[in-house]
Amino acid sequence: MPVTYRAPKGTDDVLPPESRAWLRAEKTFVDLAEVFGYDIVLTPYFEATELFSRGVGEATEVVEKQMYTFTDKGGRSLTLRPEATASLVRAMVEAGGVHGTEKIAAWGPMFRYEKPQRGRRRQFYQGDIEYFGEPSPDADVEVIEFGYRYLEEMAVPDVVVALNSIGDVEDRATYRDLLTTWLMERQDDLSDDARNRIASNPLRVLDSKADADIVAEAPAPVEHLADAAAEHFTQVQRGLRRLQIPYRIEARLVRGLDYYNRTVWEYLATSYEGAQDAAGGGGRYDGLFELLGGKPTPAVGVAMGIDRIMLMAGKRADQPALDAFVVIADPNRRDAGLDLVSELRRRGLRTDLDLAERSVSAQFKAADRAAAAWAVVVGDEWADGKVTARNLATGEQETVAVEGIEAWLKGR
RNA sequence: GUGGCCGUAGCUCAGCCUGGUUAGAGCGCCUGGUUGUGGUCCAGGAAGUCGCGGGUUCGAAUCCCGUCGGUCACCCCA
Repeated sequence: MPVTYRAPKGTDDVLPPESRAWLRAEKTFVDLAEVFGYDIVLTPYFEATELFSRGVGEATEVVEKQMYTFTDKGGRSLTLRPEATASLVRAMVEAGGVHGTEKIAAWGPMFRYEKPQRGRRRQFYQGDIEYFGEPSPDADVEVIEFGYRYLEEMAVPDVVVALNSIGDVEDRATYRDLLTTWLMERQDDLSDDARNRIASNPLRVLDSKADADIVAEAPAPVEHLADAAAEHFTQVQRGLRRLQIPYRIEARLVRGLDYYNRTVWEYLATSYEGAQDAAGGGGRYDGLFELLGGKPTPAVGVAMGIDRIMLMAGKRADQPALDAFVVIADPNRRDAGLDLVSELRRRGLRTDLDLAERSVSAQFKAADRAAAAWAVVVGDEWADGKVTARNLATGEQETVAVEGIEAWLKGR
């Protein structure tokens, strides 16, 4: 059959058995968030376009060319969310703002119009946690630790935290002038992209790979922190050392979203062979609430890239998918078999059967393929109120009473 | 958005350079050997507009162009 319809470019269907691993990834994330004291929040998958253009920043790559923007029938400009933080902050502001502290988690798809490749999809999944209302560097440490623990639980090997501080907004103005001057003096040697960015967003020139040689000599934000930001950064590092979370200072790390200040970081999977080695990233964004119309609220958060983590994670053996597979040996006892399946399911046993009225041999084969623990044969012995239960792993089998079969199976 | 490579059965691929009778393999799937017993083995079988469209040619999976999709790198990011 020729394929008429395909999943849109850069999107994936997640089919069994991989879907089981994805479900596990989500459960692991939500459970860990609860362990850390974060509550799940659900927000829309689309928002007013302006939320992102203002929140994320007009001059960012995301806003300039990666947004899925459309006009609805009411004439509103809406955008499929390219990231979660702006929505989460908006939701909190809309709900009346943060009183004291608020710790929330979110999970779901994000959308960015990019050229797809391995580990970079147009619809991709993130798990986020956000710590609102807490200026302490220990909040940064907690959020960094959360992401690190999640990667541990997901069995992503060789993770290191790439860490930097880009200072506060006020300090950054001074640094920005310094950097702009420095870049202007060398603009003839810079790539076109970098040169164009000097005026709009000079910090982003820092992580340009094309200009890596030149930029390596540039003044780094971390060398020009004001006292408060410098002390904050010192405390973050102290906390990470205390928790023995491996990190390294990455002086050129600036991140692509404009709302960050002070601490920024990414989780790099150093043994992963692929261009997309960042499994997650985060930062502090003390100015975003105000920018989006709320009262000033310190905040720090992280986004974990689930698609990449699934690529990086060690594969785990799948558990048996079924407890019982009912084999109907005598077509005249089909109703009895169907009733037994229903009864076992109501008792909570994962149970299935082959409805195609095939040979017993074929049904056993199906039971085996379904990775069932037991095959339960409904045949002549049904007349005596019995079924034959065969352990598909050991090959041992026994004819037992139908009455109480659920308990019998569970007891094995 | 830029460049390289790729696109043949459900899956992994061979065939393509050097166009030519019914397009192959392994795995998987179905049936039988086993009219009530799977996982091993044996036999048989089903399944392919050779991504799509156009061109060259007597003839195209094979050559050319376009297009869609994948992939790798860049850009950038999760």
